[in-house]
Amino acid sequence: MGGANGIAIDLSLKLRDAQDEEEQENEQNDSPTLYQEKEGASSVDKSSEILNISQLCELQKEMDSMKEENQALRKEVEQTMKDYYDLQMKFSNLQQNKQDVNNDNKKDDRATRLFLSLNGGNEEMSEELVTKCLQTPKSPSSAEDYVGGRGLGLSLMLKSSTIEMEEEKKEEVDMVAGLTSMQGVYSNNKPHGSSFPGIASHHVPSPSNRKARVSVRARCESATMNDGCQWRKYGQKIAKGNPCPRAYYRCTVAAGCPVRKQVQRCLDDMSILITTYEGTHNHPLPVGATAMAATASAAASYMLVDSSSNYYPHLSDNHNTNINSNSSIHASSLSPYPFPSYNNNNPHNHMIINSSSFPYPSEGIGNNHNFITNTNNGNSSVHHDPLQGIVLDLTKNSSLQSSSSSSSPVNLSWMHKMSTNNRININNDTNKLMDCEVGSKSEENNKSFLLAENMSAITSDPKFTVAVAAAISSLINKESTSKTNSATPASTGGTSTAAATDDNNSWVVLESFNSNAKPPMGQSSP
DNA sequence: CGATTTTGACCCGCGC
DNA sequence: GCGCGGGTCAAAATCG
Repeated sequence: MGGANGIAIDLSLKLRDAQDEEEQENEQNDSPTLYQEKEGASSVDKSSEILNISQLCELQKEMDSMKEENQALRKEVEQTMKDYYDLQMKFSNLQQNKQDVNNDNKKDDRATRLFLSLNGGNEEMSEELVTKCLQTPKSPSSAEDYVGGRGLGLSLMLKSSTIEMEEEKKEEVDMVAGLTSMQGVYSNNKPHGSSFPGIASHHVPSPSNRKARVSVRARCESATMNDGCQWRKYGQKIAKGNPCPRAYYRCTVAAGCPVRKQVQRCLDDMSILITTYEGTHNHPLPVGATAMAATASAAASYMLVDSSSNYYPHLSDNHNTNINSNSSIHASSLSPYPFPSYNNNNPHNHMIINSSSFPYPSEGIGNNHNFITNTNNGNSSVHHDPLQGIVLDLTKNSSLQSSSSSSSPVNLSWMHKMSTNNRININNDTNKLMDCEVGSKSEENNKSFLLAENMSAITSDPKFTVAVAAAISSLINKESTSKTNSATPASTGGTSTAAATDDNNSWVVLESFNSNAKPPMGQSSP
């Protein structure tokens, strides 16, 4: 994964610069002039000597500050690398466990679970949440208590474990990813709801042949979102409960590609486009679809991996934790080539992205279910829908975008971590610069607002959503990619992403805006 | 003229 | 068994 590497490269350059300066300092110390001064050359007058000494002190201070910065950067790099390798190890363990389970008994009631957690709080809490979820799959109250009062953070966690599956007889791999806000009111009314809010323990009561889905919710003016793949529309229907027609597309990148997607406007908010992907690509993804996965996954991984530190515990108090965005991802679980989904032994893999605070029982596109857009709470962005698989929803608007007075600070440890060096720039295609600056300790309110605002800006950026999904899919398919010596083209551009996960029926497709696309469906269709 | 979209018909699963 | 609704097919229409 290039995220840590890339950052390491940047930092190494900086370190090198610092070292160079240090060497220059030493050279200056060894310079003839100074040497002469040390020798007490009588030819140098006192004024120049004082000047040199003052300069020396100045340089010495500068050097010290550089050293300190150097150390901070080194720590940052080390921590990043450590997190990266930890994640790698976790993922490796997961894969190993999965293989073991497959080899040992394919029919037992066990399931290896991969948790991709975009959840709040620190890593320790996240792991505990997962553990608690796995151990006590039916203790929602404890779970709610457990997450109560925590601030929002983002973390990406891979965790594997083998658990007894009480309700399902099929072996499956659940990928649980959640953008969880820790203070929202969880009211998952699903009969097989998660044991606790942050982690979805409910299993998709889907038929064995149902393919995993990933849905992306996005504010999009165009009829469809450009995800880099080619699609042909093969049908349109008026689904019950939503006057907006539902369009059916199939992938035409390669003949016989079974991947389908459904596109429908959200009933509650016509500006929201709900795209649901289903199936597995049988072909290499176009450059445009893989570019972002290749480039952004690293950054997203880095951004998401480490949330172990809670830098702003005070921010979580008495505040809702919102992720604010104009955009939304509606991911679907699916696993396209070049990631060898067909190699997986678990035909019923599906992904579960759950939100601890998604306040309403969400419903999928299909099967007479409609998504409910939570524009009031705005706490969660990702949840799992039993019928849709992953639902990444960043459409929530918050007061931040209309007014700063009632902004809800967020506890984004990862952002703060990124901001350790005061500034992180996230650059996108439009050269939009988002600076994550952290103010002084005495400006906590401003800091909170800045963080929330920055979070809003980041999550509003389609690149962010793409990057998140790309990171997830990239992590998921790392092993698969290496095994197949993936020919995923390394690309520099790309406005959208399609990335893959594993297994027969799992994949992740990422989408971003396409302002040049056709008019929105249901509004002014051609 | 080939590719794509439109749209009514058809198929199939599910619930009653 | 029947009706409903989601999903797909395929011929016609449209587009570039």
